[in-house]
Amino acid sequence: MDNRKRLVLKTIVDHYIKTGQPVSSQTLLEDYGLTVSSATIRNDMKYLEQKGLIQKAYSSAGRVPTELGYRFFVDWLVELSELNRRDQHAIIESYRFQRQEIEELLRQTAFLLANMSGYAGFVLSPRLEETQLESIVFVKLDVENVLVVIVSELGIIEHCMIRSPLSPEELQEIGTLLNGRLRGHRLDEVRDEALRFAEGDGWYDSTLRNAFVLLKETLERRLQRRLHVEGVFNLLPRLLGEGLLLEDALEVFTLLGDADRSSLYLESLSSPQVKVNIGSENEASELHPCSLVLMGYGFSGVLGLLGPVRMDYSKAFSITSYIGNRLRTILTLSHRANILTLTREASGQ
Amino acid sequence: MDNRKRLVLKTIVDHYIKTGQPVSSQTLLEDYGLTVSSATIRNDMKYLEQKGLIQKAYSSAGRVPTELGYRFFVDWLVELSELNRRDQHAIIESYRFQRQEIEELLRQTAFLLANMSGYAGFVLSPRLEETQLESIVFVKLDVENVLVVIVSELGIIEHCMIRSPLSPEELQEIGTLLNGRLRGHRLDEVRDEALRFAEGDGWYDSTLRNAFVLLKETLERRLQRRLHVEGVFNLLPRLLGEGLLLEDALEVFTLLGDADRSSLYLESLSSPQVKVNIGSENEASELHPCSLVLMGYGFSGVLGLLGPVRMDYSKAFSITSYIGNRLRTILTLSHRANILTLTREASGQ
DNA sequence: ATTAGCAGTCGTTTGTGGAGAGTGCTAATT
DNA sequence: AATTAGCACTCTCCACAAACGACTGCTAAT
Repeated sequence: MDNRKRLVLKTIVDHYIKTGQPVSSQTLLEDYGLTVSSATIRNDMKYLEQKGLIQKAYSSAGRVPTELGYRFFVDWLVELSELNRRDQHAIIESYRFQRQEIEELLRQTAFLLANMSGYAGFVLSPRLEETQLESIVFVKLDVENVLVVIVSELGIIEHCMIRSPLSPEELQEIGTLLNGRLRGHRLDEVRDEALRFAEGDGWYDSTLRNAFVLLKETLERRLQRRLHVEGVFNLLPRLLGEGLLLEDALEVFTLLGDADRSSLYLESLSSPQVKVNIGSENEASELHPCSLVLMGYGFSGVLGLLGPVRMDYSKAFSITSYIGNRLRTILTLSHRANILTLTREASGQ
Repeated sequence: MDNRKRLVLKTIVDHYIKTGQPVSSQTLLEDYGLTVSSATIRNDMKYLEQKGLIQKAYSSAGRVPTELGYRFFVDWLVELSELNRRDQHAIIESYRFQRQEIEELLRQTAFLLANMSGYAGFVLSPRLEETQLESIVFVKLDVENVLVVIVSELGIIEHCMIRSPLSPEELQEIGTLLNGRLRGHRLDEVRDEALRFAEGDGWYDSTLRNAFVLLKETLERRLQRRLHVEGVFNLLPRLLGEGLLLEDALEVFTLLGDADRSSLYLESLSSPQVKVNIGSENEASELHPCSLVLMGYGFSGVLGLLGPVRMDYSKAFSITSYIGNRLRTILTLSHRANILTLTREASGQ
């Protein structure tokens, strides 16, 4: 394919992404100053159509990119650029007052993705089962209630309440024992270990056994991956604007609401680089009217954007990439911080 | 207004709620077996129209209730009934595995409301500032992060991460001091007290003052009311089905997303009984295409349903009422309901 | 290889004419 | 005085047709 044909394709995609209107040879000439006649462009268009890169809705309509056309565009023609400074700054700013809680951090990241892009943003939480236990803390609240706090490598916490008559000293002892035994283990191992403790006989009184059951349950619940989605009301009008039926658009959101299914799917696409799935390249048939721009941010976590197939891929790439790297940095830093902490607080409860 | 006219109005509203089609005198006769002629019904309809209770879209169209008509219907004509046993059972079942965190409980309640009704369900969290402090716990997690756990009268655990260089020993000391001093006070008093201490000079050393600042910050953050909304994708197609523009429908969701504004509005409607706001009875203009069915469930919390004006008010009442009372019971039954539940769960399995 | 010119295609818009649903009115009936 | 039958009237909805216009593909010339 010669350069002019590539340029014609690129211009068609650019223009269609911008306006949503089928592109005619005339428009191409007028708006983009090509130095050939409209007839020549029409010939090129015919060639591109034969190659399956563009198509027309009917015989005398302007051209529209096919999914293959978008794919070619994304792979060879799109101009990648860094996110502009203002947006970069806004993102950094919005992370400034970030609290340490990871789910809150992820939720906010999804929010950022959505707001910066105008599409839907999502963040699939990291696989916590792959992270290591930092410590388990028992805190006596009053005569009968004990608070259990679980801290992972990522600084993530989970807590639950149990009733136990054990004294603070006994609790401390148990805490030391558990921490000595489980610290540094993967959280899924910790969960299994908790189950084993709960089922082992003779070692502990029934109250404590209950505590282990509870610990196991809490971990089990917490290890489920969570999918944070924001900006669905950005995406909806765009999908409807593409001529999608409301019914089918809602299917998209139903899928997003099914965290189990979506997680599994997104997980399979994880990669450190920004990737894109265009339309029916998505396995999930509900997503055929959509494109997915995503990247892994570490710890098997995935984030990205969900937009219509007619999506500003260039912008989507730069936003996803910038925010993804930002989040990766934040998580990695807290990771390091916690490892440092570990050595200094060996005696802590 | 004589009985037949009331019956005509009730039947029109019933039928319109069910079908969404304008109701003709013919239909009324055929489907509901009135014992008078269609001409008589037409006369009654004309009377009702003059009273502003029904209207027609154009001169030869069937009748449709006006908002005033719905209001009359709701106040005088609607048949109230208990929620059917199956739904009652489903609701009780779904609360069985309720978790310890109140926000989770509220979220699930909103979910229930939405799913049972087919509309959008919402739960505005209680005014925690009106509940009493049970205890405050500080747990040092690593060099800079401190977990603050606040246990209120409701047995609710609120947790929050803050940053502080204080040592575990200092934290423990401060915790003991604070608990002795503030336990039993309302949470807003606790917050104010904390602020006063933090700003007072000379009395305390900087460590203690820091603690008060931390406490105030945590409380301030946690006392913000939260609005849980579920089932927006139930509501959306219904609103569009009523002929609402997508744009205006999205306005509704934008309002719901603005927790501050919605909370304030919903709060003002709080009452122990089920109430309804029909269409433009809602102050918020975004909600003019919607009806709001709501009730207070205690502690100044509010929950309810948001549906189109053409809403099954009878069903909405029974669902809201049942779930609202259920939640009230759960929250007030014992002030440590959640702990008890978890313990039972843990030992039961 | 490119271009001008033109015929042909097809969606969009606009207009028209029933068919049908439902009302309001009038005069007759109970 | 309330109710009813009958009928004229109103307005929407649908189908069909005609005019319009945007854009292409093809052909012949450059």
